[in-house]
Amino acid sequence: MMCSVDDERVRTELVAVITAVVDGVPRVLTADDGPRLPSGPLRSDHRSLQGGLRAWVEQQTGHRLGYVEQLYTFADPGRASAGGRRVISVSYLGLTRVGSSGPAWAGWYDFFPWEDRRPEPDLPDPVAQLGERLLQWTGRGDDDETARRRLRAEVTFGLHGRPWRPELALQRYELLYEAGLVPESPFGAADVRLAPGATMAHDHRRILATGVARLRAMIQYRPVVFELMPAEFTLGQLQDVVEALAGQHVHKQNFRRLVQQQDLVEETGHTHAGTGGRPAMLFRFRREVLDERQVGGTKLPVQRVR
Amino acid sequence: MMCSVDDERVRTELVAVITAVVDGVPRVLTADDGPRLPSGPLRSDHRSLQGGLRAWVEQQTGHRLGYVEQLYTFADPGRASAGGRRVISVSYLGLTRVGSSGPAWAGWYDFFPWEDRRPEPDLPDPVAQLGERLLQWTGRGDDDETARRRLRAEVTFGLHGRPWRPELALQRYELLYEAGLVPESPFGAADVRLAPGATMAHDHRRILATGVARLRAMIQYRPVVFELMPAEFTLGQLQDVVEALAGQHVHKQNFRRLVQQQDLVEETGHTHAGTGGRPAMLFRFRREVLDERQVGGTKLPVQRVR
DNA sequence: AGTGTATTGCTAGATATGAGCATAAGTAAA
DNA sequence: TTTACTTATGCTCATATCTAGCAATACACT
Repeated sequence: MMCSVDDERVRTELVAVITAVVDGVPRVLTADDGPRLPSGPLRSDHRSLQGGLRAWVEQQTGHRLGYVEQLYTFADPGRASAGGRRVISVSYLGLTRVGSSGPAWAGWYDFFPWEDRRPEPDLPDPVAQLGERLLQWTGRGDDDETARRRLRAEVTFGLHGRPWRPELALQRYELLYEAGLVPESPFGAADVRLAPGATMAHDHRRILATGVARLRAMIQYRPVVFELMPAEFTLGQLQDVVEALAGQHVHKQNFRRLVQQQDLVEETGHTHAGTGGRPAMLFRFRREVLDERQVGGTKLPVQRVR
Repeated sequence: MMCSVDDERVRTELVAVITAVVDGVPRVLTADDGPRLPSGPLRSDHRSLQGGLRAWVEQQTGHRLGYVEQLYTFADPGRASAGGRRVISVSYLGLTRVGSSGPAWAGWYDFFPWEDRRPEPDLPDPVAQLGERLLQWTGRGDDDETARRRLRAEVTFGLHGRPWRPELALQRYELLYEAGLVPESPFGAADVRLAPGATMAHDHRRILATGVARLRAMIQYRPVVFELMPAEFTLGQLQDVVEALAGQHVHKQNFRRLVQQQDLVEETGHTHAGTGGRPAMLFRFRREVLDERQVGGTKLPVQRVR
C-alpha cells in the first residue's frame, strides 16, 4: 500500500482565532481584506505548531497570548489551493487583552448576530425569524429524516420552549449552512431570505464559530476568562465579560458566590469607584488554581432559561 | 513575508487510537512491530481527514467505526522523517466493538499499569511507588518552581489525600516524561527505577495517553460508552465497561439511577440469565438522545474517592 | 437630604449526589 | 428441599449544589 509522492504534498496553514473583549464586546482579530482570520504557513524554523502560531501572532499584534489552545484541523477538498495542492489548516484559539479596538478587531456578533441573546428592547428577535425559516426548511413530514431535522433545529436554536444553549454556536452555524441560509452555503435557494451577519473569506466563519463554541463551553468548567481580564478587576467587570462571551445574562449573586467560593480570586485591597454606584472591591486572579485544579472543576453559571 | 517552497513540504500522517473493550479490558488496536498505533499517510483520494481515517481503518479491521473524533495534531521537530521532511500527525479517537481480542488488540494498561486503580489484592500499589520517585524528583525546596512541581505531582497522582482523577491520564504521562521515569524520555537519569509498562514506537504512547484521557473525560458528559456496547446489554455490563475505561469502581445503585433517569436506555423486554445471580433486564441505547441533547448533559458517575 | 446605581449578604426551595439498607430472583451446593 | 451465595433492583436519607429571589449597604450626583 505505497503512496505516490504526489499524494504527500500538502501545504500547512496556521489559522488563529484570537479573541479579546473590548468595550463589553467580544472581538476577533482579523486581517485586512475579506475579512478573514489571520493565517500563515507553517515554517521550518517554527519549533512546534503552537510555537509557530504564538510567535507569529505576537509579532503581528505585539501582545503575548496568555492562552493558546488547538482548535481543530481542517483538510476538506474545497480547501485545495490553486495548484491542486491540498491545504491543511490547523486552527488555534488564543485569548488576550487589548486596550483599544482598532479596525482589525471585529465583533463576534457582526458575523453571528443571532448569537447575542441579550434582549435589545424593540428590535425583532433574529432567532425567532431564523427559527421560522429553519422549520420551513425541515418540512412538516413525519418520516424519520424530517423528524430528526426538526428536532435538531429545535434543540440547537431553543425553539418550542427548549432552552437556548450558548455553547451550540457551531451546530447552529452548521445547520444554517445545510439549510442554505448563509451565503457561503452551496445549498442556497434563490427565494429564501438569508440569515443576517457578515461573512468571511474561505471557511473562516466556520472556524470562528468553532472558536466561539469552544470558548463558551470552556468558560463553564475552566478558569480561562481571566486571560481576557486586566490584572485587577471587579466582579461586575468579570461578569460583564462572561455575559458578553455567552451572549446571555447570568444571575449576579450566584455568579459572585460561585467565583468566590471556588477561591478563583483574591482581594487586592483596592476599590474601584466612579461608576455612579457603590465602589466595588478589586480582585486579582489566583493563578495558583491552574496548578491546584489541573484543568477541571471551575464552573461559571450561565443562567438556565426555562 | 514569503516562504520558500521548501518550508511547505510536509508529510501528513493519520494516526488512529481505536478502542474497544473485550473481556472487561479496554484495548487499543496496534500494528505489528513496535508496537505502534495504526497510521498511514493522507491520500489524495481521501475526501476528508476523517473520511480517510475511517475508510482506512474499516479496511484494516473490517469494522465500521461508530464514533470517530479528532484528537490532536502533532508536529514537533522530533517527528521529522528521514529526508528532513516535516511530519504532521493528525490523530483520531475511534470507538468500536469487536467479538474477540486477536493479537492486534493490546490492553491499555499494558502501557499504563498505574492507570488502573481497581485494587488488586496483594500487589504493591504502583502509584505509591511512582509517587515516591516523583516527589524525590520534584525536590524538597520551598522556592516557587519546586513548589509548583510538587503541587503538580500531588494533584495529578492524587498524593497526600488528594482525589485520584482518571481523566488526568495525559498529565500523568507527561509528568513521568519530564521526570525521566519513562524510557522514551530524554531527561532520564541512570540511577532511577523506571515506571512499569510497555512502550510504543515514536510518540505513540503519548498519543494513546491523549486518547485515554479524552475518552475518560468524555464518558462523564457524553453518551459515548454505548459505541462500545453490543446492541443489547445489561446495566451491569454497561457499568463494567465504564469501570474498565475509568480504571475505577463506581457506586452501583447511583450508576443505575443516573443512567435510567436520564432516559439513556430503554428495556428490550428480554432478560439475561446464567451469571449465577438474578437475571438482569436487557436494555438498548436510545440513540435519539444524540439529537435531543446535542452533545451535552450526560453524566456518568465516577466515584469520588475521599 | 433624597435618589439612583452598583455591590454585597442572605435564604427558601428545588435538584443532584454519595452512600447505605433492604428486597427480589435466580444458581449452586448441602 | 433447604440453605447459602450471587447478582439485580428498589428505596431512603443526609448532604451538597443550584436557582431565583429579597434585603441591606455604600457611594455619586442632584
